[in-house]
Amino acid sequence: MSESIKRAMKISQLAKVTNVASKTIRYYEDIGLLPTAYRNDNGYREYSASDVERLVFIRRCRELKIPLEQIKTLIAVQLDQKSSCQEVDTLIEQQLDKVRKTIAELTLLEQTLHTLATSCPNDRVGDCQILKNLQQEKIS
Amino acid sequence: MSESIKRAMKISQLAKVTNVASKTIRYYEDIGLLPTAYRNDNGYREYSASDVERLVFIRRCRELKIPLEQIKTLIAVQLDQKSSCQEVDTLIEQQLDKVRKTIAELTLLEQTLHTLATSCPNDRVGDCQILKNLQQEKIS
DNA sequence: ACTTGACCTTACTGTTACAGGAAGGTTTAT
DNA sequence: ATAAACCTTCCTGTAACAGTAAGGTCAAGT
Repeated sequence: MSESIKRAMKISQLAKVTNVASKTIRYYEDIGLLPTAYRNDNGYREYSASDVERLVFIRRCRELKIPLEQIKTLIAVQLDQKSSCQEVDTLIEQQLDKVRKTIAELTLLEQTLHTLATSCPNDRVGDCQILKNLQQEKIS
Repeated sequence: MSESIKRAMKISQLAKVTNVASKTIRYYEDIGLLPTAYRNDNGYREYSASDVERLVFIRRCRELKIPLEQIKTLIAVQLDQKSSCQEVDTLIEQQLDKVRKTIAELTLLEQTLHTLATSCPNDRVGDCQILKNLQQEKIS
């Protein structure tokens, strides 16, 4: 009775231990990211330890901004013991590339916005250098 | 006759000179970012030089990732000659802040992904360190 | 006159990863 | 008995468009 091993828990329990909203858990089941949950007599979903593991895995992937579709792939690879983890490598590399590209883009953007933000010493809209700059094709 | 000043142009012309898709132009009109276009006899939209200016302004703002709702605000300020450009300043500053925060987040993400990407020397999924790491609450 | 191709129109669907809310059933505590 | 706190499904909304369908228009060529 004093055991902390939960053999079955309801959705809000799972939500709490994994830090994923109940709403999101149902959504993941809808799109097939989580297996169809077992239902008890009253129709409530019931979860076990393996669901916790799976969901923590998904949450970690989401923290890394890995799209749900790719998480599906990762789970499939994971379940297929005879597959190589080359696919996992590649996927993570691609994700890293994407993040780096986005950082590069945003860094340029930051420059432009900074230039823009410091370009207007005026007070009246008619003279606003920011607005004038935005009217040009490129910011000089 | 040899004047290059277009008094009227159709949507695909406007699209070409501003580098904004026709589809997008119609969408902007739908949501009230562009004024309701004048229609000629056959029901086609007709545009003039001021529409070009407006649309270039919007496109520049979008390049800076300013949300459409905020672009609406900028245009309103712009049209109200008695307003101060303080609001413009603030908006650009906020946008800059947002970009900087995103860069900071993505830089952390990059670190984590890099650590993860280089963590697995194995070939078989069963031993894959990446997958094991993703199963943990935090990556060590 | 007729057809072909390049335009134009509206309207509906799909994208991503959920969040909010309605309407109703169940369980638990007082 | 009743109220709080759960659970369920289903529908809508988000941001900023892109794709597609179904149909009208216009200019050029045969």
